[in-house]
Amino acid sequence: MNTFSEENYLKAIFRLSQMPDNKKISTSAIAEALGNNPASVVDMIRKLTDKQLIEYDKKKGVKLTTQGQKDAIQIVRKHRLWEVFLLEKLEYRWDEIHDIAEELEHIKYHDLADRLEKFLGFPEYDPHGDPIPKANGKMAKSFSASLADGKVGGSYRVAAVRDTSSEFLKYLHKLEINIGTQIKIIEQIAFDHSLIISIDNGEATTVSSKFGENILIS
Amino acid sequence: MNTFSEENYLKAIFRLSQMPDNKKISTSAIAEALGNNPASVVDMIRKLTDKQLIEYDKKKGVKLTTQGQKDAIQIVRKHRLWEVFLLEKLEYRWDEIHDIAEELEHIKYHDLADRLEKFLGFPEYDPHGDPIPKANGKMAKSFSASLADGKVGGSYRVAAVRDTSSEFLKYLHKLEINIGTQIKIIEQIAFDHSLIISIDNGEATTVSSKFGENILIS
DNA sequence: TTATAAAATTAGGTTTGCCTAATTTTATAA
DNA sequence: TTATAAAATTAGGCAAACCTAATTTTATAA
Ligand SMILES: [Mn+2]
Ligand SMILES: [Mn+2]
Ligand SMILES: [Mn+2]
Ligand SMILES: [Mn+2]
Repeated sequence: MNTFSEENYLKAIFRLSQMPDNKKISTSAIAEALGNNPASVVDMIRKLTDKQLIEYDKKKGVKLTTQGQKDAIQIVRKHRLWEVFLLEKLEYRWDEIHDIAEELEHIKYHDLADRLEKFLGFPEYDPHGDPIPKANGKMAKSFSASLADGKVGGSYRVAAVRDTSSEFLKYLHKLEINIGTQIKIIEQIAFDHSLIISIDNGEATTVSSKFGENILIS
Repeated sequence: MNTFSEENYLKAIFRLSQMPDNKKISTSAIAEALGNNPASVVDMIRKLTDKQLIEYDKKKGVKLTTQGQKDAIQIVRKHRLWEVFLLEKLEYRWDEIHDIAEELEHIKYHDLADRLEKFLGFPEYDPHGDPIPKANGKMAKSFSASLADGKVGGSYRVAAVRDTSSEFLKYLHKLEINIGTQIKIIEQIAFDHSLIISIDNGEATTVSSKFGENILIS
């Protein structure tokens, strides 16, 4: 079994490997993702390599092995299931659940994820719109098109959020944007790509391009 | 905040302090309770003393301070609430829940215990019959009379189990004994205090004195 | 009381997962 | 190409939470 820390590394590496940009997963990228020092990452790369959960090539960076990928997906599965639990059953707000799930995801016990999944009614997506892996590791593809890619005049359904920080989620909360909300792009400012949008047919609101990039649409 | 390990020590000390026998809480008793080496316990006694969570007197042993007691009770509260969740919502058997709760109890987040308690409908007792402390730290008294103290001919309701090991609970499961089961003492064997009992008016079964001591009745 | 056993403590060590500072390697830009 | 910057690694260290082995203290029993 893997330690809490090993699991957090596997999950971070998995997340980086899912990025659309397809950049190599470097020591510094992992350090950045976890808020650790690169020197610490070097230690852990060695450890996970010994455990055959990753492969490391200074040219190509870090890659999960089949086993490493499996392990990572099981943690993601638990993370997302617990998030559903926290939101739907314990009535936490969606900007609060991530941190708690960050701890709950590490709890290991036979069947725990499966029972939780059943109890929650086999949810397909977590509260941030991310697909929940099934017990066999299969998962739907994440949404990847962002509002920033949308056309002026187009109307889109919020399917997921790319950034799950509580700052961003609180901002969405303030704008009354949730998964399922309909957003129409009224105008795009040429200068800085800011978007003027209408939320659920409400009045025009201006948001930054960074904002638009972090809203995923379906 | 306290670490996982500190919390486990606090909980063990709390449990020892609740024992009816009123023995002093010694280094070796704590070591025994946690399965650790006495030398390690000495380290931790020092640490918890520095943190003012316990007081240590080589004559009188370890005692929780007011703060230490408060902290310990909050962990016990979470432990027992999670046990209810695991049994009632995830449908684990009562011999499985303890180990999982042993991990869940350490998860810290604002309101978590309170939300869980509300979600579960404010249960008074955990699945082993132990009282669940309220948010303010108040808790009902534990059951203390055991079946071994019962009279021949008497009929008693199983209120709690003293031993919560999976071995004991599996044995109870096999005998179809649960919280609420009615047990009649048909005879007590003078030789070794074995008990001949009838479970829910079923046929006579013989159990050991050790067994009788671990069934608490109301 | 004194010998013996048990309990507590000390001394020193290990593993895990971090860190800083220094150094080496690799990339990039003039 | 060579200087500079960035990235990766090494070296050494630290705190937490354990451990074993040795020693000291305390209890108990002859
Ligand atoms: Mn985590
Ligand atoms: Mn999520
Ligand atoms: Mn525990
Ligand atoms: Mn219990």
